[in-house]
Amino acid sequence: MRSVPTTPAPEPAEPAEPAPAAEPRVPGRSRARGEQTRQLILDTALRLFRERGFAETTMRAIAKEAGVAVGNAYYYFDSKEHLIQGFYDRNQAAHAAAAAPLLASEKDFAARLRGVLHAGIDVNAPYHAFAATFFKSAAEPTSPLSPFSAESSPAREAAIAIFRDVVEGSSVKVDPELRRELPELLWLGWMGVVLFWVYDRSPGQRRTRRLIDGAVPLVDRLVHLSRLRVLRPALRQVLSLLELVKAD
Amino acid sequence: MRSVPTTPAPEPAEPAEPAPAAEPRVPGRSRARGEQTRQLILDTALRLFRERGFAETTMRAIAKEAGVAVGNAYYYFDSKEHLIQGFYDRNQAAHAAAAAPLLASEKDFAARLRGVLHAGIDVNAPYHAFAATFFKSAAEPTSPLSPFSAESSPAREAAIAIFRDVVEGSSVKVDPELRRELPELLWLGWMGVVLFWVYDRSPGQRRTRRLIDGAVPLVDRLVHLSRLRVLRPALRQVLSLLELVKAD
DNA sequence: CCGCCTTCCTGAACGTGTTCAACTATGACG
DNA sequence: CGTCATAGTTGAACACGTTCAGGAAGGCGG
Repeated sequence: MRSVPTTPAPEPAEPAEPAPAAEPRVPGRSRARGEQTRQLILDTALRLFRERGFAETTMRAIAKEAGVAVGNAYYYFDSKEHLIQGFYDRNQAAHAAAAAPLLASEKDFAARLRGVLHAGIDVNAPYHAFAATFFKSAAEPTSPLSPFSAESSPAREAAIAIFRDVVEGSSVKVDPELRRELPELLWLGWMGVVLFWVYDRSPGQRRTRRLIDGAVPLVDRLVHLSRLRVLRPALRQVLSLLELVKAD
Repeated sequence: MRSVPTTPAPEPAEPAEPAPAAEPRVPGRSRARGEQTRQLILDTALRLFRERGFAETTMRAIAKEAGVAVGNAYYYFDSKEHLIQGFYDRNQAAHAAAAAPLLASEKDFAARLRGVLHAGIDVNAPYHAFAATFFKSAAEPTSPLSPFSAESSPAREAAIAIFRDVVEGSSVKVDPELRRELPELLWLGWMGVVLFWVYDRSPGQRRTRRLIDGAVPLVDRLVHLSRLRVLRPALRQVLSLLELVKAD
């Protein structure tokens, strides 16, 4: 033990930390005492998921490895599946970061799209085995992990923003009405690629790479064709169907 | 009594059953003694799934309701999720049956497709709440319940057969190469509709109905456009991408 | 120093899906 | 009828995710 036990030390008793810096220090919720524990649990969980797989990692193992009680994990995370949301957010940020350099330099639409898609697969590649299992959770419509859920809304918006950048930062000429819908459509296509990737059991997931390389020129061609007069009605039909289906 | 007890009776000794009729009677696996139990368990399970939901129905409840031990259910079904395969098969057959009358009379491609899609939703409608949960299982790529798995291959082939009928029984004129691939493509589209339906929380799943009504004319138009010269290269591109992606 | 509140943390206990060694029924063979 | 193998059946036991009543920690007002 250190210092006097009889008097309340006037200093906040910060032992030897390198200054907590810009911590807002909310009255009710004081400093990030537990935030550290939260991160510890999350880090441990994601590491074990990667090492052993999702189903094979028990909550007891996570708690033991992190040096806390099993109930403590449930103080910070509602369920085992909620631990995945952390993975989700991290990879979303990593995807944006990985795509940034290309989006800053390249101007060609197809090249931008292709780069973003491959970057997304690159970022997720280490987690392919794990993703297949966790996808099970994300697929349930009622789950907060669903990419369409309200809880995922921030992550979804961030993802769509990448594709908005793909479109708006490019020199491509598109039908203006399509241009407005394109980012969301591309994101939906990206979800399809992810779905394919999750199911892709080929070595190194090369089928997914092929799919991207084959689909991008196709999308590029279709986007260019969108200004063709013969296809006007068909395009209108597609767009109005989108509206119809999104409503309610 | 009749005949000598010391000699093996020449007749096979069939007590008092009302003639088992055309039962093949395989040597190793004799009559369907346990097949009855199997059906009892499956019926009970599906009923409880419908009444209470999938997650809320415990294996113990199924066993108790069926009047058997819990272990007995596992003698016939590898897991709780495997009970779903039964649901899967039954609805597949119901879909084919529901679509049959229309496919026998209607000749117009769009009408045939539309009818088949709506029939599929009709058949599955009573199970919408339950399907959302069970979809979680089907989504896992490694699961035998996945529509792409080897175990689901018979059901998948049967489903594709419906769409082959849609194409071949219609008077539509299509690019011959596309015509060959069309059934599988339509099945894939149907999987997409099901995916949408599972996520559809609108009252009566009317958004799914709208999607079908909107998408069918679109597909019809695209199929007709497939013979247009300007679109030949694009079509070739789509088809070769399909080949590329299906390989390995 | 003393209560007192909130945040943080604990581990036993509950209900679940699943397994398994043991038991019973059934029919085939001599 | 006796014997034996196989199909069918049992329920206790296991490991898991999750819950919960309660305890510790750390500040805050007196």
